[in-house]
Amino acid sequence: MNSEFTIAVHSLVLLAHLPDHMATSEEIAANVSTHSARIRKVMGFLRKAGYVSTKEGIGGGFILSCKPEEVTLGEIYRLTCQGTLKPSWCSGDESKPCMISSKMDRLMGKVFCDAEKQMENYFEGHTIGSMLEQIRAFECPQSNTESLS
Amino acid sequence: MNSEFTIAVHSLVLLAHLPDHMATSEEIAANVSTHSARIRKVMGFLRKAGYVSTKEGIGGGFILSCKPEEVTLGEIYRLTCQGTLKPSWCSGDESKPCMISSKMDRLMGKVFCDAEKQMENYFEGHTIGSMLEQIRAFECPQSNTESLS
DNA sequence: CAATCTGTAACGGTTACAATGACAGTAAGC
DNA sequence: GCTTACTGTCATTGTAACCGTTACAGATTG
Repeated sequence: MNSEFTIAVHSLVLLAHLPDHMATSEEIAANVSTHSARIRKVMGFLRKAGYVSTKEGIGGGFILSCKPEEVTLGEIYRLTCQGTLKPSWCSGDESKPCMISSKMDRLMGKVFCDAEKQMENYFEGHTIGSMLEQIRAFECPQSNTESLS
Repeated sequence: MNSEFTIAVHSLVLLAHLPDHMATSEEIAANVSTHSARIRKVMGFLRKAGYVSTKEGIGGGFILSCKPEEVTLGEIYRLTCQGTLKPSWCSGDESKPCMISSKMDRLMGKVFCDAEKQMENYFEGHTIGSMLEQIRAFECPQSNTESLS
């Protein structure tokens, strides 16, 4: 799996942690530990799906436009990674006369698709809000500092 | 996910379809559509785990040494891919004072681990035997030919 | 000892992914 | 209206994972 799912979740949790704060792509990138252009790309998906609002120009950035406890990780997974569980590499050869070789790829496609649905089902049980709660529940000696850096 | 899981499943289903037949890595590779050296590598894992027996030298090859209906895809997944669901890329930075940044990677690690377990749980519901049955159940006009090529 | 097979390591090409740079477009403040 | 500070997006480069392939030692048969 590529890491856009992780970046999207991290960014949303961060924004949920900073309500009413316009965070720039630079701020988010520093927090996530990646480049701001990557953040802007992922945030583009989240904007089109209505999870964040963006504002260009001075004082602009990103802000949450949804309720954290209503956004599940399943939605974010589908937005960023759906269909990527199955390897692109294909087993067998449909043109072969052998029953196994000619049908294995179709069968594995079904298996991977169903497995992915199971995983999505697990992700449905978690929300951006519950993720933030879990982070806050970790034992955190220095958690009172609200620095972004 | 890399494709060793797929190769292992395909090879085992093929061997289950050809009971009492010593299949060489060349034969299996032709059926799977890959190189024989890759087959030998994957079969090495399956041999060490006791799913197949191998024989070197003339007349050698691979043969199933388990009951197809007792081998689940979950076992094969753990053997070939366990732990690969989580991207190697890491979000955040443990050394940062920010609660979100410093704890996100640990949290995502747990999320991916649990998601993988869900997927494994799905794979547990399928066996090499049931996979073979599904292939045989496909509508197959030319399925009587038992050619390997 | 010759032929055929596994077991395993190494190398090279290709593809996917991440980091980065660049720049047009947009909005705010002066 | 000009400057500044942002987003949105594309192109390029570096890098790691993956797959195909070659090579060869070891084992077994005849």
